[in-house]
Amino acid sequence: MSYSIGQLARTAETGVETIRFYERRGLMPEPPRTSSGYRRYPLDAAERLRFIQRAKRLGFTLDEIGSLLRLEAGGDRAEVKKIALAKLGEIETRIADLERMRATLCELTQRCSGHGPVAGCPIIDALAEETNDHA
Amino acid sequence: MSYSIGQLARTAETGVETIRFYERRGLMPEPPRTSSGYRRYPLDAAERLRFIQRAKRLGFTLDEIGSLLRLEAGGDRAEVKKIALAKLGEIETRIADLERMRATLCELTQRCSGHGPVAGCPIIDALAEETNDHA
DNA sequence: CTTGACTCTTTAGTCGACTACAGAGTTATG
DNA sequence: CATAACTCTGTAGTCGACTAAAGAGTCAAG
Repeated sequence: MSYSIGQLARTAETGVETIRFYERRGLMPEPPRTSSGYRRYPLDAAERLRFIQRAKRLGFTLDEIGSLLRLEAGGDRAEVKKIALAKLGEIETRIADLERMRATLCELTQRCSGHGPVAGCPIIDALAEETNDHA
Repeated sequence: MSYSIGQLARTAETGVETIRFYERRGLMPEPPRTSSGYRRYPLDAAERLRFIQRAKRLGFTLDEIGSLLRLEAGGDRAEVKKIALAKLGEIETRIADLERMRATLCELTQRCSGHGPVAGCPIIDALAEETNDHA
C-alpha cells in the first residue's frame, strides 16, 4: 500500500501544499509517480513528515532539518550534537532578549496607574525620554 | 535649524530608507519640503525616531508603535497600558515556548555522547520516534 | 562650472515557511 | 457517464521590517 499526497497529508496532519513545498526544498524525497503523474508515497513518508514537525517544534529551521535528515541517513553523531547545541545557544539568546523585554515591560506596566491622560504615563515617558537609553 | 533626511538619519542612527519607510507607514509625519522637494525635519524628529527604536527594543511592532505614538499625542493612559500588557503577555508566551524547547534540547544534548555513528543518537531518535509525541 | 554627494520617486527584492490560485488533467462515486 | 473530488505545474502572494536599485534631479565645494 501507499499514499496519495492527500492521504499522506491527512495521515501526517499537514497540508498537501506543504508536502510539495518540502519536496521542492529537498526535505521530502521525490516519490515515484503513477502513470498519470500522481505522487505515490511509501508508508514511511508519514514518519519523515513527523520528523520534520518535531524538529520544527524544537526550533530548527527547514535548512537545519534538512541537515538532520541527511545525518539521520548515515552521519556522524558529532554533527548532530553540534547542530543541536547551536540551536540551544540561539534559543537561550532569544530567551535572554525576551527576559529583558519582559522585565522592562513588567516594571513599566506596574508603575502605570492605567487611568488618566497620557501625560506622565511611565510607559510613554520611558519611550519618549532622551535619558535612560540603556534598556 | 532643521535636518535633511541624511542628517536626521545620522543623528538618530538609522537609515535614510528607513525614515522614508516609516513615513509611508505613517510612523513619521510628512515633513515640510524645500522648494526643490527635499524633506526638512524639525529637530524633534530625531526624538520620534528614538521613540520608535526604544519601542522596537521592547518588542512592539510598527503598527503598535503607531498606536503608541498616536496615544502620546493625546490619549488615554488606559489604552497605553492595555497595549503594554498585551505585549507583555505575548512575550511571556514566547518565553514559555522557548523554555520548553530549551528544556528538551538541553536534555537531549546532554544525553548525546557526541561521538560515534548516528544510530542510537538520542537527538535523532527523539525526532524520528513515533512515540513521545508530546514535546 | 564641474564633480561628487545628496535626495527624489517608484518598484522590487530579502528572509522563512508556507498558502493560494489558475487552468488543466485524473480518479472515484452515484 | 456525469460530476465531484483529487492532483498536476507554475506562479504569485502573505507577514514584518526593512533594503536595494534605477534613473533623474539638486546642492555644496573647489
